[in-house]
Amino acid sequence: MRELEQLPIPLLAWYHENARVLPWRSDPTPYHVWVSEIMLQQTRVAAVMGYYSRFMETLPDVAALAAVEDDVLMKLWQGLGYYSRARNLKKAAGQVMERYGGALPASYEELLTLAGVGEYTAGAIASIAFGIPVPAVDGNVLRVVARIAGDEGDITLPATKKRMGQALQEIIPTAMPGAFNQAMMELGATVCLPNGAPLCDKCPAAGFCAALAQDKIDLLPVKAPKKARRVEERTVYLIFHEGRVALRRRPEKGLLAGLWEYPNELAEKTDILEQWGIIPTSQRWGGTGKHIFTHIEWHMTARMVQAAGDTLPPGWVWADGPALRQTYAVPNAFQSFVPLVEAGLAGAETLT
DNA sequence: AAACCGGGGTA
DNA sequence: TACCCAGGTTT
Repeated sequence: MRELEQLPIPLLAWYHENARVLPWRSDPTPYHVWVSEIMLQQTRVAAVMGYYSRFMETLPDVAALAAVEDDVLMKLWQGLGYYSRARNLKKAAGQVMERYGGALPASYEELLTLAGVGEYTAGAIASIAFGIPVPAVDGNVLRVVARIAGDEGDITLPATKKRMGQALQEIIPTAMPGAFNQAMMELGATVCLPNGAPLCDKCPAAGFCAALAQDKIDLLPVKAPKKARRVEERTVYLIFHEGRVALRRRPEKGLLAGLWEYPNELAEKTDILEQWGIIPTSQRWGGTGKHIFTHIEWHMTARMVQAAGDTLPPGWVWADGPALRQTYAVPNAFQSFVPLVEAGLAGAETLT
């Protein structure tokens, strides 16, 4: 990957002129960098902005994070996705309190031992917050390296990732590794765009980019195709009683772990209300909703139910409007049913 | 190595 | 639609 040797100086010059102003860059303490990097995993900068600011207002330091109530934490994370990130963040905060007295370790290897911190995140924190010269190889960086070096290796393979990481380790400027890593990602996010739509005329590497020279921009990076999603037809039960709606907590492991949801089942299941011990005084079909996860697609149909009594299965709760907004973290998968819920909370007489 | 884990922006 | 995003953990 000879081309990479020419990269650092023009890249850093470009970054100096084009770095975006981001909340976590104004005061890059280890805690700020850590939290922002976890939020940014598989998540765009624009989506993280609001969450980051709110998070720091509520949990300004490691000690606060380690002590936060789970429900408060999940409410702060509601809608951001990949909720295990939040749970690992709190778990790691406990590890930092116990092992290091509340201060993140200035060591790539030690950062790597924290919950939710993998090779990329350890490299990002080490370089940005502590000035340690290690690469931070994310999806942007893999794309940039693949194109500049003209590397046709499958970037989904660990071997390719390792090779590119080693190449970066050899050229990373020891004086400013954090700026270099952020510049690589910034270039990938704003110029060396995916889907064959890069802005090569604005790229500081255009003069020595192998993919550009060989007209292979639209062929790189090479990436193995992903598996198809499966579709699930589900019935979502919006169960009301005296101005409140029924919620249940999802299992602690798996999809949307620990979040709250409107009770739902595969559409093929029948007599489910009976199994739950809920006696309807009235019910009707409501609207439909669709939600696409990475590997599953939910096709949902709402069932509006007025319950005769307030008895619910163990672990379920009745939530009024304020509790729904302030207390219970409900994933965006159910967002399309909010209007139906609002209507149900306001007046159940419409259910007949 | 492959599967699992959200949600949204963009072409 | 399909792709991809400042990836990590589990199997």
